[in-house]
Amino acid sequence: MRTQNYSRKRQAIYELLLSTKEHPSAEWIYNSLKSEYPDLSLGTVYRNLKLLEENGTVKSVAVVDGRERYDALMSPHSHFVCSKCGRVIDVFFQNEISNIADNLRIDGVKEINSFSLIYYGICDKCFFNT
Amino acid sequence: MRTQNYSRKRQAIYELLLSTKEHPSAEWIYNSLKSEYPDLSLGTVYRNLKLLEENGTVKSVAVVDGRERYDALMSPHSHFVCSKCGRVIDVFFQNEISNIADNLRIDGVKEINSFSLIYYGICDKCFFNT
DNA sequence: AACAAGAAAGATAATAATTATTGATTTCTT
DNA sequence: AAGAAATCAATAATTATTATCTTTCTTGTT
Repeated sequence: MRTQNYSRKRQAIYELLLSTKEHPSAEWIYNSLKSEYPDLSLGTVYRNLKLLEENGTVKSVAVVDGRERYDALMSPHSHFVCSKCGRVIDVFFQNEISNIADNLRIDGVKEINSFSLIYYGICDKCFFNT
Repeated sequence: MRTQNYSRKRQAIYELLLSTKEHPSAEWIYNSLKSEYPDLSLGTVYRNLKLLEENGTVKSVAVVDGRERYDALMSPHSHFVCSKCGRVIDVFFQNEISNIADNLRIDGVKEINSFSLIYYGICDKCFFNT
């Protein structure tokens, strides 16, 4: 039985994810932690994000411009993605959809375990910065 | 002023997409058409999928295992993705969610133009093939 | 039917995000 | 403190997708 050892870098990655609403990409995390952990490598960020995701500690909530975006907020919620700047914003309105999903019967589908709802549009900042 | 010329390959790609419920990837399309069009190249498939998507003729409906999956069925609907085999299945139940999206106000969001709802779970085939 | 201009094609090289590998270092267990 | 196990950084490898470049089609016009 393999346990997971403690890792200072992993904790830093997780705490950064917890503390921000940026829904950052691996590279954003890497750049943000680089000053405090100069010997951090991008591979470590990728590896630990994957680990944390498998753990169920964090979630990949969207792929924006080909980059996976992560969130440590695990309470069920959706996301808005700005089509211009790629910003990801939390949307705390999902109960209705959860109810729908729970009662949904789809031909060819045995069970629904989760769903991902992403709204697309224009955020305030992009709208006023034309 | 640039017009779009007729292209036999592009038509074949589009018709294949129209005729199938596979929600295929670029490579699937490439392999499917290879026998009828031996000189087809993968780049052409990618190029035309992008063109058709910009046209509004087809849509990318999901990314499964890192591969973009396309659909020529443009009526508003959602999709189910099997977490085991990656199969993509149409879900024709979206009116309620559309209504919700239309009346949603999100802090920091100016306008919502579209949304993508993807259900995840296990399909019939994978469930019975354990 | 031939022609010319622009679009599309195939082939190949190039990108870019992510994953795997490896040898050195850190953390855990005892 | 010592051996075992996990992590780390650096680097190489993968993989999906995009760009480039030359040739081949399409199409409107003589």
